[in-house]
Amino acid sequence: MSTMKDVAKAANVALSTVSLALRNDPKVKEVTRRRILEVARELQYRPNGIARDLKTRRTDTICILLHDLGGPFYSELIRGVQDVATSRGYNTIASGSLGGRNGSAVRLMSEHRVDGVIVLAPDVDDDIIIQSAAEDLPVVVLDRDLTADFVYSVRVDNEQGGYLVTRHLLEMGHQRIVFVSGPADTLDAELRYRGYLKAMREFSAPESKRFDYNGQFTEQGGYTVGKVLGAQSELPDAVFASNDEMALGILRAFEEKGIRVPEDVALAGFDNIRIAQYVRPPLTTVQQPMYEMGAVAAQLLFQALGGSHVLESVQLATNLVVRQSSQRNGHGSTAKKQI
Amino acid sequence: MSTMKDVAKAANVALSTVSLALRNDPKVKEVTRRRILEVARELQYRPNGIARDLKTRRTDTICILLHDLGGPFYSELIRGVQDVATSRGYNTIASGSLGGRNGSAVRLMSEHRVDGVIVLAPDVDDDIIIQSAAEDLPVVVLDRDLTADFVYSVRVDNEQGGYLVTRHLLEMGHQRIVFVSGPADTLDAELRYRGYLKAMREFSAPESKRFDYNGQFTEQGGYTVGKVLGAQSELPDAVFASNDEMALGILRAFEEKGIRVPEDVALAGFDNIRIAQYVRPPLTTVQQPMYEMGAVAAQLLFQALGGSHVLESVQLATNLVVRQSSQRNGHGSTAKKQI
DNA sequence: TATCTATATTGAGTCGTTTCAAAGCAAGCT
DNA sequence: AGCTTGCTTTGAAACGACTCAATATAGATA
Repeated sequence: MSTMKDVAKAANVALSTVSLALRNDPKVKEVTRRRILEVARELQYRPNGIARDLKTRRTDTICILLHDLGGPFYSELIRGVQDVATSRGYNTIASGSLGGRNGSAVRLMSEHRVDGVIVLAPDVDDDIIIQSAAEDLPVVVLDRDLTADFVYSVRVDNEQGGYLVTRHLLEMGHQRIVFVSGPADTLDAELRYRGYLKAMREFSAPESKRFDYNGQFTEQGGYTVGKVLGAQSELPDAVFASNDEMALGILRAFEEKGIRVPEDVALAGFDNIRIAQYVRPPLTTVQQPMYEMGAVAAQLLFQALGGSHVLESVQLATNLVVRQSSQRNGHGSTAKKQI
Repeated sequence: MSTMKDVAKAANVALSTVSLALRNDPKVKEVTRRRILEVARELQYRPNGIARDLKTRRTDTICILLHDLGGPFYSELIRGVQDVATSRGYNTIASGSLGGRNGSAVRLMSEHRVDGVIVLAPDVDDDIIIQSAAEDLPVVVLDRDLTADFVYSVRVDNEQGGYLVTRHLLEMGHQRIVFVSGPADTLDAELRYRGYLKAMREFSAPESKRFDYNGQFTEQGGYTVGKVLGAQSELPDAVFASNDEMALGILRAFEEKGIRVPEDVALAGFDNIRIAQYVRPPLTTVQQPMYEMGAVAAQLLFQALGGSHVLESVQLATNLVVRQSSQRNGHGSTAKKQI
């Protein structure tokens, strides 16, 4: 692997001249530059980015830290981040958060391998984030309740979302609505529950019931819940699952049991994952502004990098997406918004 | 930001001692090490990974280059890569391929910021790959027909997959089967088509028809195709879409037109994306061994990194996944394999 | 001719680590 | 006292680029 030194030697110029020439500095005479470039090509010279990063003390790269690199849910979010980063001449890389204290997360965040980080990985400890964040490494956390120096947060108004869904179900004439929560301590689910309660109270709904399922926030978890609900003597009017994955599982369990949605029970989820529109019946849910979330996160990050004053936290609104699963009578949709 | 130098000064030892101590080298006396660690903690010392990488000439990181960081399809693949990489003590980062010659791709590949690359991004030019690959930067390409030094390839047997689906459709009694291809020059689709032809000939099927849709390989593209097919005077017995996304679109178009699947036309796709099992009717398709693909790719990469002899290319088999959309009579599934 | 300018080029230092030969040092032995 | 031996610690040289003050060159001006 040839270095600038090799090029310099071969071109009979000083190392520093090569450096200047390669970056098209006008101080270098045209003819010299051409010769240097020529030699560089011959020697198959490739700049060593690491050396550059070390010297310049910046990487022009931001990192988005995900729990699971493959999660389909993040697609739009990443696009939002990427678009903003690209427009600023930065690169975006993504990394999984697995590995705890000596995983990639720490490696990238605390070892200066990136200029900024956007964290969307519930499994990364607050500690690690607080410790890593610094003046030269701003961190934006998504969907997390955390305030610390150099940490900024972007959140979705989960409470509002929960409220929207519940109100919609109530307006559809459903009275007894069960809220299915996810794993015990998820803040998101808790907020969605609060929104649910608010709507229930507002409409003086007869009873509000919460179904705590302390397993996974997944389709499988939802399936278990659906089984239990379906086995009870009396079905509620509607079920509001705290995320779409669970709603999917519930739907499957109901289907197996011959319970019709929405004729026998209405069903709604949260997140508006892509499958929600393909499943039968299509699922009423709440759309999170994923792209916007990513874009806003990236913007905060760059403001912080630029040293300007940055909002500590931003909260984004959600959108109700009405589909068939929540209809009263089961036919047609009187969708407010179809996505 | 404090450095080793600062720590050394504060702890009254040489720089090199700090270096050794921090890496738990047994050469350093226990008491000294403890003191150094203590000081390091007080000064909030964080190692600078970039400096380390420069000196050690390795990053212990591999990169997986995707066209679109958010593509849901890659989930399992990435997991496969990650599992292998982690077990070898390597980190995995992902990057989007946008930006062409001065995008992240080049940055990471050619500037030594990673030790190896796995490329699953059709939009990255062969040139760039060939130029970047080197003894110290092996590259594994997925689903791409490319041979060059230090480039290894992992492919899925698309022809076999196409053959499996078509044979299945034929066995189900369907005779006139239309193959819907994607964008003109996609090698994958071409191979799937070859498999289709092979099966058609083998069964002496009356006619083989190819529907070339030169738009996108997407749901929207499929929808257009479905519209056209549905408008024709006579429907074929079955439609084999070269990927699931298109199949989804076709299904939607058929549904709008009142064409029943599979009663009026059978339908099959390719890829087994997650939605395929949720859509109605559930879609018969071909499962690509994504996890395995990722794992194999990573293994090749590490063999190359280890300097051992490496297979130039590996081809993996596919699995037929039979669901309702291809059934003859429309009820129940006599699934060979249900996933 | 001597002096000044503007333009090109250079050399040495720096970024924060790792590495390794060499030096210190205390204890054990002749 | 002198000499090994084994354990600790050290200093200096990398790694490959960027930076900047200083020098060299040539042309212009006095």
